[in-house]
Order: sequence, then C-alpha cells, then structure tokens
Amino acid sequence: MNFTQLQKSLREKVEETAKNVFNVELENISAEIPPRTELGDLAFPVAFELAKQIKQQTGEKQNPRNIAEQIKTALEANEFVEKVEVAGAGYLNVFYNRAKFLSEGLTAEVLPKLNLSNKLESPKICIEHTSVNPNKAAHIGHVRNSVLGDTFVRISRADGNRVEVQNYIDNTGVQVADVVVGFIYLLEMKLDDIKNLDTELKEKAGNFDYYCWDLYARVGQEYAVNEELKAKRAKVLHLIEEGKNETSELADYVATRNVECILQTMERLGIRYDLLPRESEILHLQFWAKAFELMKNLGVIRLESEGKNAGCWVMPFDSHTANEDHEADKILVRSNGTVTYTGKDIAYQLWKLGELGMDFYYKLFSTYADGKEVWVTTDEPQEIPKTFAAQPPPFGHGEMVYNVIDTRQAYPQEVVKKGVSLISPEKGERASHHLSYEMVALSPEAAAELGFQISDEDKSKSFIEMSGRKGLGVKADDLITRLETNALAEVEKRHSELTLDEKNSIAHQIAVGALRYFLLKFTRNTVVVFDFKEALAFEGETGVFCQYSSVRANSIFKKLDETDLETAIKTISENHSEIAEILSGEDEVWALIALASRLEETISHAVAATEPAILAKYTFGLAKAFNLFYHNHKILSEENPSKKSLLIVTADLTRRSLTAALDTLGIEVPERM
RNA sequence: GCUCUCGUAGCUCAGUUGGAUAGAGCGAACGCCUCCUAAGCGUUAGGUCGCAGGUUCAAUUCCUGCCGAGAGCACCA
Repeated sequence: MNFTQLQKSLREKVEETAKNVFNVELENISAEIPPRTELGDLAFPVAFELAKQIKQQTGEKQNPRNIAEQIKTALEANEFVEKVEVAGAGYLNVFYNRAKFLSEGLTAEVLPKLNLSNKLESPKICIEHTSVNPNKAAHIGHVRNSVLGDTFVRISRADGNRVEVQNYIDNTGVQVADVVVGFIYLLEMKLDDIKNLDTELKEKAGNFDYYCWDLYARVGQEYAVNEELKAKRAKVLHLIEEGKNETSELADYVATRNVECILQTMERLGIRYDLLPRESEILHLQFWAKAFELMKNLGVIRLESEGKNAGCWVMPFDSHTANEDHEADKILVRSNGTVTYTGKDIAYQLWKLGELGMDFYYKLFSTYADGKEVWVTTDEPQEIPKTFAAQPPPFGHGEMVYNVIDTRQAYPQEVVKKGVSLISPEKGERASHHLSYEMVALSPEAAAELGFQISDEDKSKSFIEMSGRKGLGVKADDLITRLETNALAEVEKRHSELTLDEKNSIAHQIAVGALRYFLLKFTRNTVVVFDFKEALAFEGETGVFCQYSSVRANSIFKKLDETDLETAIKTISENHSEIAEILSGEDEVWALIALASRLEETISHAVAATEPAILAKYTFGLAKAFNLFYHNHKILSEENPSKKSLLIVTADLTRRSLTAALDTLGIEVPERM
C-alpha cells in the first residue's frame, strides 16, 4: 500500500459511505493535502457538498459536522489510518499510521510504473519535439521546446507509457532555401566547396551550424536591399521540393549537417530521439495525396468554384468566424494545385496516429555512444540484411500524439486536429494534443550583452523577441559552455584535488541541471524573459540546489557502513511501537517522509495536466525539506539506535525519491559538489 | 474587428477538477561553519490576489463587464 493506493481506497470509502448512509452518489470527490502537518495527511472537504445534496433530495437540513462524524467512523476502519478528525466547519482530516507506512515504504520502488514503459502491451504515445529548422544552430528558445518535450517524455515513461520520440525535420522549407541561396549566390559555392568548408571548420573547432547561423542572418539582410536575390529564393525552394537535382543535393547536405549539429547540442542536455521524420519524404511519398483522397471520398472538403478562394480545395472551419479580411474556411490545396503546409501536416498527423494507411521507408541515421539508434525516413525501400543488428522498429501508430510546438502555432494546430477529426472522428479529437508553450524572449539587457543595437521601440518593451532571421538569439551551445565554465570554477574552489576529467564531468552535470531546471520551473504559458544572471544562477530555486541536496544525502551513506541501512530497516520493522512513539513527536520528519512518498502521485498529476513544471516544483520542495531535515538532525552522531534508524531510513527514502525525481527531469546527481 | 493567453510581495514566478492563516526564489536588514558538504540553514520587512459586479456555506480559482499587457487570425512555413 503506497500513498497513491491509500488515497484511492479512502476516496472510494467516502463515496461508498455517502451512498450507503446518505443515499447520495458522488463522483470524483476532491481529496487534498492539508496546509499544515498538524491537520493530518489527507483532507476531504466533502461534508459541505453532501449537506447540500441531502437538502436538495430530502429537504432535510443537516449540519456538515454531523455528516463528517459519520464518515469518520468508516474511514477509521482502514488499518493504515491512525485517526480521523473533524475540523473547522466540517473538514475530514485523515491521519495516517506513520510507523506502518514507513515500514511498508522501506523497500518499495519509488517509481513502480517506470518498468512498464518498455513493455509492448503498454499504451504507445508519440511525442514530437525539437523540430528546429535545419538551417542554423539551435538557440535558447529551441532548447525550451526540447527540454519541455524531453521531460514530458520522461514523465510519461515514469507514468507507465511506451513513448516514441520524433524530431520533425523540415528539410525542404524556405528557411533551408534561404541558407542555400546564401551558399550558392552570395558565397558562390558548390557542394564540394561546402564540404571543404565543413572540413576546415572542424579543424578550427568551428561549427557548421554556427556558420549557417551567420549566413542565414546575412541572407536576411541582403533580401531587404537585393530584390534579385530574393527572386532566387522561390526558384531554389522549388528545386529543393522537387528533389534529385544539384540544388536539392546541396540542400540535403546542408540540412543533414545542421541536423547532426543540433542532435549533438541536444545530446549535451541528455535529449535523444527515436526517429527523424523528414518533410522531403512526406512530399515524395505523396502522403498528402493519400490524405486528400481520404478527405475527398468522405466529402469533408470541397472545391470552391467562386469567391476569393475560387479554384482552391478548402476545409470548412466553423469554429472561427469569417470577416472582411478572412474566410472562415481553411485552404488545403491552392488554386495552382500545390498543397499548403496545413495539408501536409494533416497527412503527417494521420500517419502518427496510424490512420493514414501508408508508411515511410527508414534507414539508420546515427548511433549514440551507448548503442541507442536514431532512424531517419527515406523515400526508397532499404535493403537491410536480416543479420544486421539494426532493423527499423515499427514507428508511428500512437494511441496518443503530443506535438510540442510554441503557442503561436495554436491556430494551425487546431486546424490540423480538426482535419484529422474529419477523417477519424473519435481518434482525432481524443488523441491529438498540442503541447503548447510560450516563447523565450530576451531581456533588453541580455540583447545588449549579445551586442545588439536596441531600437527605441524595443527599449520601451519589457522583452525582445528572438529572431533567427536577424541572428538575434542566445545560441544553445554558447550558453551550455558558459554554464560549464562557471560550474567548473566553483568545483575547482571546492574540490581542487580531483582530476580535470572528474571536475569537467561534474561541471557538465551541474550545467545541465541548472539549464534544464531554469527552463522547467516556469509553467508552459509563461513567457520566459531570458536574463543571463538568472539563467546562470547556482543558488536559490535552481537545479543545482536540488542536486546539492542529493549529494549531501548520498554523502551520509558514504560515511555509514554498508550494513547500516539494512540494520536500520530491520530495526524499524522490529520496533514498531517505539518507532511509532518517536514519529508521533517528529512532525517534521514525518512531513519529509510523506512528501518523499508523493513522487508517483506528483508525476501522474504532471502527466494529466501536461505540465512538467509541477514535477520541477515538487523536486525543489523535496530538496528544500531535505536540507531542513539535514540541518536539524545529526544522523551519524545520533545515539538512540531506534531514532538513528528512523533518520537513516528517512534519508534513504528521500534520496531515492529525489534522485528519481531529478532523473525524470533529466538531471543527474554528481558524485560530489 | 474576431479568437486565445495573462494581470498575485520591490523584481521573477508557483498556487490545475472552488476549501482552512495566499507561498517560493531573488533583492533588502540581521544572525548561523570546533558538529554528516555554507551551492546550505534561520529571523525580520514586504499582499485591497488589476478594477467592479455576480454565483456559492466557501472565490486568487467559476461567470459577466471594464482597464492594462502579449500572441494569433495568409493560396508563408
């Protein structure tokens, strides 16, 4: 019996009692954690609602406190319940049997559902995140997407789901075309020149994606003054979409190299992928044609014969009202016969849900250091010898699909969902989720620090939007490196005796902890105004604080003998009454045990609310509670053996929970700090 | 014009099926390293939860209006 299970059974008991005693059917009654430990471990403010319902049904007026008294008796029958108090106007405050819980929780796994995540019978969900246009280096805004997505992946797995991670590669869009225009027309380079440049950059420890970052910004500037160059863009874009020509080969090289660079950046943050679906295949394999056929056969789209959309295939979209500027209907096929982005996206979403009725071909893209494979889509059947280890796993067919895309795409995402629903009504509505989040903008100070001139208009704003086209943004690799450098200096101060490798490794873990937590502590719909001072902080509400608490907890166990934990567990289970006695006077210790026991429940909450910040806040709270415990109780020098055992077991439970929570946030616990 | 999101301490933010005395971090002032790591702990100061109504036993939370901020509404992706 863990916290989650007990809560469920108590809740059922309340519902049962309401039905049997008062003849009232209650659904999803709320159970809450009382504001203070003195008020118990679980509270049901259910008597108020019951009093109301009874009055409605029978006209009889009942005092909420009397109602609560009757439920109280039913709840106290549970062996894990120590007592129930009726408090205030009619709250039911449940106090758990502390000692019984502790002995039960001693050896229990903190995340029991995690092992379900690689079982075939577990529900499969597809999560798309990152999806950076492969024409430049990733910036901090992309990192928010990836960290949010990756953390949601980890949370979903911890909640028992089988997860497939997709990183969509828009390798045939205008953004790639712009960089290609730069290479061909501004730099007058051919594919071989670019390959040579790439080699040169590698020798100078420069990055191909950084080079493209600057080139992209330069092309943007040129477009403003050079109409001729701008005219080349459409031509280049067309050649790239068509494929199998010199320009498309060059574009493919550029896009693929950028994808490799971005994957490396994300690997630094512990973010990995299973599949890279590319737009080129969605085009060449005619995914849209299939979706188009499905929609036409079902009669859910129509060809406009007159009006301003004449000649276009449109999808009715009545949730938005038409006005003078905009039609309510959404164009999927232009009057020239080409498909819009939305059309392609509907086809892709159908594939993710296993509802399109066709599939990509796949080949191996790369292998991570530990052997994990990343696959990429391709438009030709691949001959992979059966003896070869790498066979593509079955991709797509998600029971649920989450798209991590910024909130500015809310409207197109809504259209996609609607489109899918037209073809597959029940699945489209239920299974498609837009996991939206607000952008990362720059504080005026941060923009100035990056060396950008701030216009008077921007100065009056509280934040400045980043822009790849202007080259305005904090590059992910720069920030990670800066965090690592700062962390290394701190490690150096404290542990100069370590080897450089050890110090670097710790500094890296700290940098990742700081950055991931910084991006996760904000809820999704909060605009993150990036400020260097805040992002580089290692104190206060940071990932580093949480890591430090874990390291402290671990250091206790380094100083204990290996058998001490076992002995403590034995002592606890053998001296039940004595432990109960001690615990009854140690609210703070019990509060920590209770909090540490709520990881599973917190993760379920975070999944249900699709909000990773819930777990981040919980982790920080747990770390803080542990630090307080650490400060108030000296474990190694405790003389009472029962008390010492209690403290050891509490510290062990907390560190296991804290480590698991941090792991779910993608943050490692260093050996020392 | 229409749609969506937001307004909580000096600053940055939590508060997610309506519940008990609205919480953190930073910043400010003052304490704590003979003692398991001070990347830590404690104390103090700081709030008409934008404004006005409504629903409710109960509203920061739900509804309406107003004020203010941001985003979105292409035969662009």
